[in-house]
Amino acid sequence: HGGKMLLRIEDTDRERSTPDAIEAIIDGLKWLGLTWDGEPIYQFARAARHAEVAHDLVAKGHAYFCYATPDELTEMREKLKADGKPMRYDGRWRDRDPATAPPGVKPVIRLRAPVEGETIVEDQVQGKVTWANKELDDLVLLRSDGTPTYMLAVVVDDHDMGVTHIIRGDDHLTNGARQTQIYQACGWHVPVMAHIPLIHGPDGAKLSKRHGALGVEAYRAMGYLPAALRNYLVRLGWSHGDQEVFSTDEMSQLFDLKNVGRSAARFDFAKLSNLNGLYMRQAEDSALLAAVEEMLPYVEGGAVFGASLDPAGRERLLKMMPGLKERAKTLVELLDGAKFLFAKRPLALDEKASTLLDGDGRQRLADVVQALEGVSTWDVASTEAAVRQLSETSGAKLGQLAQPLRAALTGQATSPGIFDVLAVLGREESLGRLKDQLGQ
RNA sequence: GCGCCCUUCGUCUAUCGGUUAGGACGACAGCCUUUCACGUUGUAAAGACGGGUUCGACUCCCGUAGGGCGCGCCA
Repeated sequence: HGGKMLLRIEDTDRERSTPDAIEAIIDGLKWLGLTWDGEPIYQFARAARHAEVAHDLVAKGHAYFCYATPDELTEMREKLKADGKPMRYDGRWRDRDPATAPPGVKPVIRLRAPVEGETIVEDQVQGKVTWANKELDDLVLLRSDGTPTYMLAVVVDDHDMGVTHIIRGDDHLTNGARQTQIYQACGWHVPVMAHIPLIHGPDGAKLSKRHGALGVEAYRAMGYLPAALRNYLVRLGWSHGDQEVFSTDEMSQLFDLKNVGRSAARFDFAKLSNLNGLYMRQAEDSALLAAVEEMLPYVEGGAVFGASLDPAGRERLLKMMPGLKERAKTLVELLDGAKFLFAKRPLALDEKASTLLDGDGRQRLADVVQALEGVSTWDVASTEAAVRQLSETSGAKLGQLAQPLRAALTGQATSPGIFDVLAVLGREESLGRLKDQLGQ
């Protein structure tokens, strides 16, 4: 809608809202590249204003003091549940004279919600959704300690901040109705609402920590690029014809509520990885290097590289990047594929690499070393020419020469193009690694 | 239990009553090839079920089943 995005930290629950939790949210948004306008607003700082509105509603008869204790309410709910009745506050203080209040109990303030008629949310995604008012009970606006509940604080702040569009998960749809009642009690204009579908875990159940899908920082640690994650996420519940790939500018331009669906989506790591691979292949080598270095501290186990790369390692990684990036779907995979660049001589071979250097392979490697030693200019073209010539003169297929070479050079059976590897490693290191395996 | 919402290939989705139901990921097969990838070509794969309305329904209506969300002095 070309509007502003404001960031508000809803910290009215003083126990749960810790500095760490807030920092995680802000870091996560920044990393993801979802930036907001102006400074974050901390909701609890506005508690006095919220209390003022609550008391004003009491004065106008739209709210009332309720002296029921938490224990009393728990008992009430258990009884309602046991009787198979709807679990709603029964309004026991709605029309009772506060003069009859038990001594020593601090009251909460509850909304005097309408009991007849209906409350309607004209939702931009869900359509017109209607509740019979008798289904909605009198929610708490102000706690007994005088602090506001989320329900009150959100309405007051949205109103005071001039919020025009409320776009949130559809787990808030019922809250949309309850908040509409608060707006009406206050005599305020109700903002446009849009309740978008939720994202479920791969198994179809609600996305939760138990299903391995955590906060944004987890995706960072798994080696996903912010641009890829944004692209993946925007296509969950929203579409633009058959288009799958969107730049950030493009999605800002094209996104619309009209094309948001109403059913929940399952999170599919395979598709995220595919998109991430796409973005990695398109990325500048230097940008990828920067992304890898930025991710290093967040990777599990701190990786084998420590928290940072030394200048020489950084240079090798950068040179190898073209061959590395098209073989990885995440930065973690990329790093894994780059391990051989940082390995110390003599290299340890994995099982497949060992097999490649058995018998014939070992002999061919010796031939290859001899051919390479004759190369004067150590680059991709010259080393490749030397090995290809050897292939022709010896009758060995290129693969029969390249695979032992790869095994000795990288310790693995798979790697980027082997002549690229030779070039990046350089003459001295390459020949050293090869001779290590020949026992020379 | 009560209320609200949802239901097209395994997954994300297109379809504004008339299509051989399209695309993407994944899977499988071929090609390319020094490995693995990348790239490329192709194949399999869907309207939950039952009733209506209509000349005609994936599309509109009702019901059933399944799933989700909500029902806190949490947000």
